[in-house]
Parts: sequence; structure tokens; C-alpha cells
Amino acid sequence: MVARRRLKGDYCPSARSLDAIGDWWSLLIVRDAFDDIRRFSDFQKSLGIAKNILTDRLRALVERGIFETVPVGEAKARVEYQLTPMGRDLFPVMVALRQFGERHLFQPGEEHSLLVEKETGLPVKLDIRTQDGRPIDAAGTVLVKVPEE
Amino acid sequence: MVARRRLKGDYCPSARSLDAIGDWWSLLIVRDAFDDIRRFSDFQKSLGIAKNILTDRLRALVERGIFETVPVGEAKARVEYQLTPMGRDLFPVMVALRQFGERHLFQPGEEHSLLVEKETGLPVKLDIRTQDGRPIDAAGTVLVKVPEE
DNA sequence: GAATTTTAGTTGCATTATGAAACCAAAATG
DNA sequence: CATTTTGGTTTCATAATGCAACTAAAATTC
Repeated sequence: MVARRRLKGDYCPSARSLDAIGDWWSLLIVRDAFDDIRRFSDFQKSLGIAKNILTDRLRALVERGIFETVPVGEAKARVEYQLTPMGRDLFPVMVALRQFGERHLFQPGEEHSLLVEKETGLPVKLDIRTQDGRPIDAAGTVLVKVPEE
Repeated sequence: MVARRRLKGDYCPSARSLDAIGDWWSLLIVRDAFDDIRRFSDFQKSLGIAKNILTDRLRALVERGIFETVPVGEAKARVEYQLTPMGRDLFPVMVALRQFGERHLFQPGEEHSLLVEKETGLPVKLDIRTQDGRPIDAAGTVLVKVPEE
């Protein structure tokens, strides 16, 4: 691929996020982590990813602070990968992706998974609101630049 | 890269979304589109993407129904790329990515852009709630399988 | 209205990221 | 203590990407 152009310097936060976790596999790994997968072999089985690529992605995600390794059992060499608090903050991204998929990428009646509240079993919803709680869409918003102080 | 494994058959809606738009460039193109970029050359300048790759991505995004081409002027051969209603439904994904980036990928005081409500100039917020409006996080949710009917 | 520039690509080539498979050491299991 | 599982690393072939050069049509300038 030739070293992909980094957008680190970009002042757009979405671009930086994509730089950090916008790789196809990374996001799927994070999705699996929210589904309580923690072991190398389980990620590998779940995703069908090549092991060298999984090694690489996990290392990068740990480096970036999305995952942390925790020793498993009393052994020192064996670890599990779990989301850091920063990693858990990707939850809305996953929910937004899920919601888009549910709405547009399934046939009516087709089998799929659904994210529900534990207690009630009711589906959760995600929405974008103004400070005072009114729902708002893209047309009602605009980007402004916050200068460095 | 060797044909990347498709997850189309996956019943997880997030995986399907990533299959449709989870490519690094595609999401950046969509981000630019929300920033009112519509022309080939403007995408190219904004992203610094190679032109053949941009051609490929735009074609794929049109095929998948995220973008549509609209003829520009009275000419037939020149087109603009604009988000379809389906494409605009990616707004929450972009906002979620943006929110994550703002929170974790900028130094305090560093220059960045901010998404605000047009009328009030106040930042918008995104949150995940239960049906009856209580905020909820990953720990309070669980995935269930909706069988085909 | 002819010349020039811009737009929106296409083509060819070099390089890199990826995937598959083989291999391996340490830990767990029987 | 023999075998299997886990968590990788290495090697190699190939596809995806980026870069630069090229092009035809449209837009603009002179």
C-alpha cells in the first residue's frame, strides 16, 4: 500500500479517530471486545483474521491505549486483551454502526442481533441532541473551528 | 492484500456496516460529504487521496447507495457526488467518531473543529438511551439474536 | 473563437499490506 | 510425562495502494 497518509495533524476529530481505529480489522476487534471476547485465539476464531495481522492489530491497539493486556492466571507470559476506559468510550461508535446496519443492510425479517437493555430487554436507541435535549440532524448543525488558546 | 474476507453473511449489523463503509478512505469521503464537498477534485484535494483510489471508492459508494451522482450544469458527462438519504443516515457514526476523537485524541487547548447547532452555536451531544430515555452504557446492555421469521 | 487551464478521470508501474500456511516455544491438559 | 492448545513468528505469494504520466471533455481566458 505504500505508507498511508496519516491525518494525525488534521484538526478534525473524526479523522483522528479514523487514524486511531479506522482500520477495518481494528473496529471488528473492538466490536468483539464489547461482546466479551478477550483471548487471542477467540478473536482469531471469531473473525477469521490471519494470526500475524491479529498480532499486529492488537499491538497497535494496545499502543494507542484502546486495549490493555492483563496477565491471565499466575503465568506471566499469557495475557488477555481488554478494553481500557478509553476503549470503552468507543461504545457509541459501535452502536451507531450497528444502528445504520440494522436500518439499511438487512432484508426485512432477516436474522440479526439486537442490542437491548439488560434489565428490560428493550432495544437501546442512540440520538443526537442539542444541549437542551431537542433531536437534531446534520442539516441543523455546522462545523466551527476552535482555535488553540 | 488478497481478497479481504467479506463478512456480508454476518448477522451482526456493525460488521455489515463496516463491510459497506468501513474502509478507511470511504469514511473520510463521507465525512467530507457532510462538510458539503461534492466534486471529485475537491475530495481529492481535501484528502490527498490518489485519484485512481478515489475513483474506485466513489464508484463503490455509489453502488452501495451511500452516494448518488447528480449531473452538474447542463452537461451530461460532469457529475457531482452527493449523499443519499441512506448516506445521510451515517451522520450518527460520524458524530460518534468525532466525539471520541475530541475526548481522547487532542491535547487540551489544541486547535480542533467542533460540531454545533446552527441556531444557537452550542455543541451537539450524542448519547445512548433506553426506550424511556435513561442514559445507558455498554455494561447495561446485552446482545440478543433476532431469529428470522 | 482559439488557446489555455481545469476537471475528472485512466493506465502502468513500484511498493507495501495482507493472508495463508508452516513453524515454534510455553503452558495447559490428560 | 506425552499430547494438545495457546499465542504467537516467519516466509512467501498476491492484491491493494500510491505515484506519476497521460487523456478527453468542459470551462475559462485572451
